[in-house]
Amino acid sequence: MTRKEHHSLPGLLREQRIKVLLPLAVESAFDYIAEPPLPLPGRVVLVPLGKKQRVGVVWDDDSPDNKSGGDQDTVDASRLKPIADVLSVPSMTPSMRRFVEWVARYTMAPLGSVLKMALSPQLVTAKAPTQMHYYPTNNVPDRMTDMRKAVLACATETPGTVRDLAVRSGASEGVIRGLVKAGALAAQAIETDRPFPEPDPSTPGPILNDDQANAAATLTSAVTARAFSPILLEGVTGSGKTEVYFEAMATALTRPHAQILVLLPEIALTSQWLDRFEARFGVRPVEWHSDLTPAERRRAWHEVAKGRARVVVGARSALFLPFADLSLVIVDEEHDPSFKQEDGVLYNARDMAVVRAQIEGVPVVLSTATPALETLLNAKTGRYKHIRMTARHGDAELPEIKAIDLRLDPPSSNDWIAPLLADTITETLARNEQCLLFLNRRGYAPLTLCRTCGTRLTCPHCTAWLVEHRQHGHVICHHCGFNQPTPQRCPDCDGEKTLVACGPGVERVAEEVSRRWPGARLAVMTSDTMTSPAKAYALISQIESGAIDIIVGTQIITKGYHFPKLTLVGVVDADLGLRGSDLRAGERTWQQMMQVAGRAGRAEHKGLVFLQTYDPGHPVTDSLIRGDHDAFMSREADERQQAGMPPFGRLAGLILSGPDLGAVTKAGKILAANAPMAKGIEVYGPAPAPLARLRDQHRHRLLLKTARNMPIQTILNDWLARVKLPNSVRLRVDIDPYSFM
DNA sequence: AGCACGCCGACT
DNA sequence: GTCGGCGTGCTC
Repeated sequence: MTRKEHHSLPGLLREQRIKVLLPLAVESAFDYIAEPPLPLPGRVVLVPLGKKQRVGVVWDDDSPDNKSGGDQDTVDASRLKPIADVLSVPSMTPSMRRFVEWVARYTMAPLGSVLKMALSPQLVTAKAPTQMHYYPTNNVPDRMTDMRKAVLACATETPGTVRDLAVRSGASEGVIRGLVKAGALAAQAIETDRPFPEPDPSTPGPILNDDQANAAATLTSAVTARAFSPILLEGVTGSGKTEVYFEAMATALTRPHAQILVLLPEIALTSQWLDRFEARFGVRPVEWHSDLTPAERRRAWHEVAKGRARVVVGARSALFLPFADLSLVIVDEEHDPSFKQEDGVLYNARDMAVVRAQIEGVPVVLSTATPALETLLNAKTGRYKHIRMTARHGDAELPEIKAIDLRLDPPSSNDWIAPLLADTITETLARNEQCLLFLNRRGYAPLTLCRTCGTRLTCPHCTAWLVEHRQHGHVICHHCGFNQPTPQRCPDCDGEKTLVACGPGVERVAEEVSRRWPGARLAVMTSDTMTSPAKAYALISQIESGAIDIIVGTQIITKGYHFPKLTLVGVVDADLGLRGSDLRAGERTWQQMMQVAGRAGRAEHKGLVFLQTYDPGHPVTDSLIRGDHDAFMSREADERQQAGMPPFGRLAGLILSGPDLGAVTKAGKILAANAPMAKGIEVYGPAPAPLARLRDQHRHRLLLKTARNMPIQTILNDWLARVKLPNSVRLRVDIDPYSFM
């Protein structure tokens, strides 16, 4: 006997199947039943799932170009549950749904996991703050006065709050409360999301030079055309890229309701950028980042969805905001590796921003002084329009870059600053100008070892050294966060005072600075000293005001800051980023050096940059010194092309991890044994990852490389469908990997 | 993401 | 003999 009839009486209720995608790690939408009028695709609904209710989005039928595997078997009707509610929040737009599908397919993440980035249940369900508005009930109060009449007249015209009605009618608030008590006015809760102030596009911008004016014209005409149009805006530091894209934003804003998304690298969302925006548009933009309070988040999300937030600036995750009328996307510092999300859904926000712009049919501007090789190739092949600005503001010259060969001119023992750099620092300080010492290494020393027994302090959970941070008196694992007070004795041989710090970190360089220039005012800028926007702001203001003479910092200083009095930069270890076998080591180092160099020098005084290196002949260092930037990139491109590496080929990383080394090794062998074999496909590994153990998980890696025109996701799907891995082993797929750790 | 089901250690 | 550890796998 079937129990199907139990559910529906066809013809009477006419329930129908609808698809609902839930923000969970599920591959596809679930089926529910709903009664007419059916909620349309995009509507946000509440549905029962197991014992609880969850929010989800009514999804379109799975597109016909569905994945292979044919798991089209529909869920039996008897298992379907009815939806619980249709929520009154803005629907997810068709382009947003297509975007979610596109990202899921590209990154090979579960569809629901991608939805989760676009629709957090807290955002949807959280209640807007409400205000009580009062309207007339038509109950005539027993006693009527002129004041009461005036209030009722106002309330009839437009209901309002007690205060509001009092102001408009001239009555005291007491009169209004009296009317409420008498039943002549009734209250209604009105959601009061204060709209964000509107940016004013009519304020004229600064006068643009020819380069800038041409660039701005190209951008604004793309905005006016209102069609997909990817544009690389390349301009040396100080060439005024921001002002140029502000012009495009101003044009976009002249159309009512048009919205703009600006993506910045994580830590570049600085007060300096916000100040510039405010100076131009009169108000702050809407910010979207991880340290908004829940109330701020809710307000921003809903205002974006209603189309009332006009300009949103944020890091990666702003890409998934529910814009009602997106009309322009800006990706600033497009080369920045922090656009690549390295946990959860692995995606590159810069690339996905281009995809989103394409789906929305709007222009996207990729702005940078140092374009990524992939972006340059896209420009070269004509996929992206390419604008170049070469002139620096007010005739300021680019700084001169020189190498200090540490083999010929080494610092004295226990120092890290070579004599030439030290002398130049002294001269710079004498001129009352600022110096920056750049070392991309947090803490005091990267390695601590026992000089008696040779033991190194290592993380108990990772294959990594513990880094001493004297600031806190701790040793810290930079990979898992493990930390403990700096040991006073060797943990192995128990020797006292035998532990020695090896190599420099910023703290150690800072120590040297205060020892050698005791009068100089010093600031250390790292993620450890800039733990909040307020602290960052305080440090930056000090530097801007000239209250600091020497800055020692990690890469945090390369992002979006601008210090007018800075004329000397010393890169303590220019070879640091070139060690290891990272695909982009050269490119990244080159970009980083260019960004650091860009901090130095203004109109009054040309900047000077010293690169301390043991290998001045290295192509990266050499091209920096010779100022031959195009040559470096074309050489890099040639090498990548020879090797079939991105952007001339595709890569996917496969990371196996698990607590049992044997199982992880075995999983690697299984994968390798089943690896795809065809022309244009290469598989490397398995091999232990450079970080062979992380948080007690053993990790092995494989790398799949295919020709550029091959569908790497399909190849991976076929491959992974052939294998059954030990179930204690987790496999993560990283399309277009940036990190090879 | 929850939440249940399920198979191995110290307890009333 | 049970209570409970969190590993595996559904949830329409």
